[in-house]
Amino acid sequence: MDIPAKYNPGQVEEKWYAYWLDKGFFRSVPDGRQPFTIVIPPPNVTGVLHMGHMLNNSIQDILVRRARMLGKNACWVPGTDHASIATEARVVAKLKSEGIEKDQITREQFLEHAWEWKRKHGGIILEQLKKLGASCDWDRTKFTMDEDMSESVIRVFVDLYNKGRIYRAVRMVNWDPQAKTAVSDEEVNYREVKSKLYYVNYRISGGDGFLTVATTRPETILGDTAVCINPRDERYGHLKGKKVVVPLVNRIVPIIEDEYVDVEFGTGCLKITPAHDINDYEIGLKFNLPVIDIFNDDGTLNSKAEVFIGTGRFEARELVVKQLRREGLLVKEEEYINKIGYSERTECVIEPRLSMQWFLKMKEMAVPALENVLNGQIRLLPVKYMNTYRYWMENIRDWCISRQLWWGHRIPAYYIGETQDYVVAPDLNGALELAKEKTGNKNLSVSDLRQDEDVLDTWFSSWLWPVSVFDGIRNPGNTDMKYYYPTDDLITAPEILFFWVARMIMAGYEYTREKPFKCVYLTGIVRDTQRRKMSKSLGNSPDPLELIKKYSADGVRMGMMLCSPAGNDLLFDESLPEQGRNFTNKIWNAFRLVKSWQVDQELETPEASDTAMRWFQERLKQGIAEINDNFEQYRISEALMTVYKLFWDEFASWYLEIIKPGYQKPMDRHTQRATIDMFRVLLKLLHPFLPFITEEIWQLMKDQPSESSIMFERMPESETFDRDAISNFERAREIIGFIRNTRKEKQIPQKEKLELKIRAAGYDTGFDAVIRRLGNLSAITMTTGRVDGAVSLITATAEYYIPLGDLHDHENELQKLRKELEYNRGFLKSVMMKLDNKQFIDNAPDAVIKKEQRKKRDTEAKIRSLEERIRTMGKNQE
RNA sequence: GGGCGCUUAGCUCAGCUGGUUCAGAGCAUCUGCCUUACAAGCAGAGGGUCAAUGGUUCGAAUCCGUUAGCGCCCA
Repeated sequence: MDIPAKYNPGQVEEKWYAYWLDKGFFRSVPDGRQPFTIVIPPPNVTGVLHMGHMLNNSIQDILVRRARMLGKNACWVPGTDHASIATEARVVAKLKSEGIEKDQITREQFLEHAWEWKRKHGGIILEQLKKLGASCDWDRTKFTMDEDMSESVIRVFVDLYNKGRIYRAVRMVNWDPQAKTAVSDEEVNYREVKSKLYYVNYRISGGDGFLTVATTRPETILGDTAVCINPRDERYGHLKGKKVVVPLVNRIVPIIEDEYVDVEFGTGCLKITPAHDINDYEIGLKFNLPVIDIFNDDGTLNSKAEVFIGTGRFEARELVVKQLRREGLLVKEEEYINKIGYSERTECVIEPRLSMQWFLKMKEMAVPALENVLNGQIRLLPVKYMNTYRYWMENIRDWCISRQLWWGHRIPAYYIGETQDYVVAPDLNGALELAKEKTGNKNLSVSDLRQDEDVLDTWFSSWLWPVSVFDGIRNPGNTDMKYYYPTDDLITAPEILFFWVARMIMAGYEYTREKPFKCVYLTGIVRDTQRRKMSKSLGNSPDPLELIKKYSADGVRMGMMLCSPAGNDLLFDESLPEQGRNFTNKIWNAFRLVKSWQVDQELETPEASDTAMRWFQERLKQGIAEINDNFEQYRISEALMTVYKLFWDEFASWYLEIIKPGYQKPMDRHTQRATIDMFRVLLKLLHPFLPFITEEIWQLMKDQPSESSIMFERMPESETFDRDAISNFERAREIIGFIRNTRKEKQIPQKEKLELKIRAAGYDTGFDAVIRRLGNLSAITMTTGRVDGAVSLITATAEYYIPLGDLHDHENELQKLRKELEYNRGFLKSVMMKLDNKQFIDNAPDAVIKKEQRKKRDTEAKIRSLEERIRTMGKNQE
């Protein structure tokens, strides 16, 4: 078989993914094995794969594949969420491009378009995940608006309503005037913006003089219903109890006093607009002020504003300022930097606004959700997030669950006739029964009922995700629920710890009396090398599919994992997947080497190979133990680094170099077998990270064709290993390093054979064959006398010499030895300082003292050898 | 303004309950090599007052106090 020198992943990856799918290898059904379950954080159905998904899903796939290889029944449930605001915005935009306005069509027509859009574009992101190698059970793919999923959401709403947890209330909400809906606090991004602070004069009613108020939003003057001063502020003492005239609209409003006002800020005098500022609203409640809402849904002024009716907020601001200036009421303008909220979905400036919304009481549900994280029932990784989590949960506020949109789960509340009186039921018929009961009017019909126009917040469906994907809301205790739930790990971004993770925990305990998952692994955020978040508008996000094309899925997966310890931001640049690709190429070439060997059945195993095998077997065990330990602590990138070094540095650079036969020479049967076995173990360790190349090589290595996959092989388990075998090999490495350095320094080509002389008592010859091979030595000989014309390596237990003949530089060698001696004397001094210190001897643990004593002995021995060597070299000179 | 966290090599990070020659890893850099598995490579090398400062201790990157800078959450 002809195997190319460069690994070509394109075809390989496509081939094996198709094979896995075809064989149904990702499918999971309950059986006698231990389950391992992950539910995917459902990506937004409008979305395409971005770097965050790549990271997140790489981690999930690594955990799932590893679990599968640990013999567990691994189930990774994929799916998408319906993303009310984002999807609706997309569909509205699409319709607009076709000349259709949303308000010209009915809700039903709009939803038809939306579903059509979903059918067409909704699966893109899941298809992209397949390119990454995601081993999801695709038969279980869910969408938050699937019929069963929707039914679960509605049931939960009705249930919570019946429990008295859901209520309607007027609240100040974050209004997105573009999407024309309320958004949650978490969906508002605050950014510092240069704006202006306007100083405006309000005439004092029934008298002379003015009161100057500072505001960043002069247009809201039209909704002012008071002016507020601090009662301790002496400047305004004379104004207590008076009234002022609101500019432009000439409304007469009271001057009120409240500690809330910051005396230092602006003029120390605050205008109060209860309808358009959350703090003003609170003050309004306290002082019983009227509320004048001057805006329409879309942020234009309504008739209550009295002037500039119909103009937008920002235009109105300019008009108001102009008018104030004209009337001489504008005292001055100052540059001012303040924080302004923007909608995460539409990037539109958020307008605080009073509106009637549906709320869910959170206090009760927060109790078990907090308790079970604090007591470790649910692990949060990294643990630093526990603080944040606790803070949130202890200060939790009710959740505004209604959204003024069409795409989503419509709130199952039905108003009776033209009243605001309503009933809540899963469907219209149920509602009718309740309505009849409630009103006592047996003649009511479905036409007397109007369903609430709003839909539920998307999170109100995704908070059920780990339960509802197994149909646990509608059929509690069904087979899947019993088997897969609670799920094992949840992998997600810290940004949504509160509005998704915390809520899933609440829903989990509410509806299953159980945690939804055992461990939450919070990934970092993918940023560019300048620490900027990757975003479309910045254009700093690479296209993941292009990356895969360029560096292979394996390479990209590895690149994502390489430097992303949990919770730390990942500064992405293309050198990472490149490193991943280089590694796959290394694996490929190691395979090519092993594959190329011709086996000679008669050949005996060379001593060097035998030694190397015994060493690497132990080294492999050590690596396995480290990797397993890393996984237990969810140190996934460290596990990868461990296997990376194990393969590259230990296996390829050392082991293979020792055992590989000379050019076109055959290999003995035993070494070849053992090497392939060890290679296979390495492939298994690598498979969760690099599923494609490991499968390819695994299959190419098979003796006989069979319909299997490396993904079902058992992951090697930790076992005890021989530490001495490993540390002895380190000594051999040290000697080889000495030989290589000597060659380099003296420019002696590798092909030229050298001789090694050793002076030592009780020298272990176990690695001589290896040293001879890698050092290209003609001989290793023991000596008791002095060696002339040689460079030396002097250790505590032995002296190594390489005779150099003419190449030997006597002075240079002597200088090196003196330097070495000096260093060791200094080192001995520092050790002696400890050992001579009575308090150290009295206080330090025995083990530490013993170590210091050992250091002393070793260093003394080394110093003796060095001194002797220097002395004899000196004589030689004479 | 309040709370939490971070600061270790040029970059990204390990370093658990103080004690192995403890100052590490990967990448990057530099030097020498196209040595028939691999230049997507091989063999080597350099690089850090562990943010600053004071303390506890026989002993501090590690524990405590203060300061500075940065980040996150909340107001």
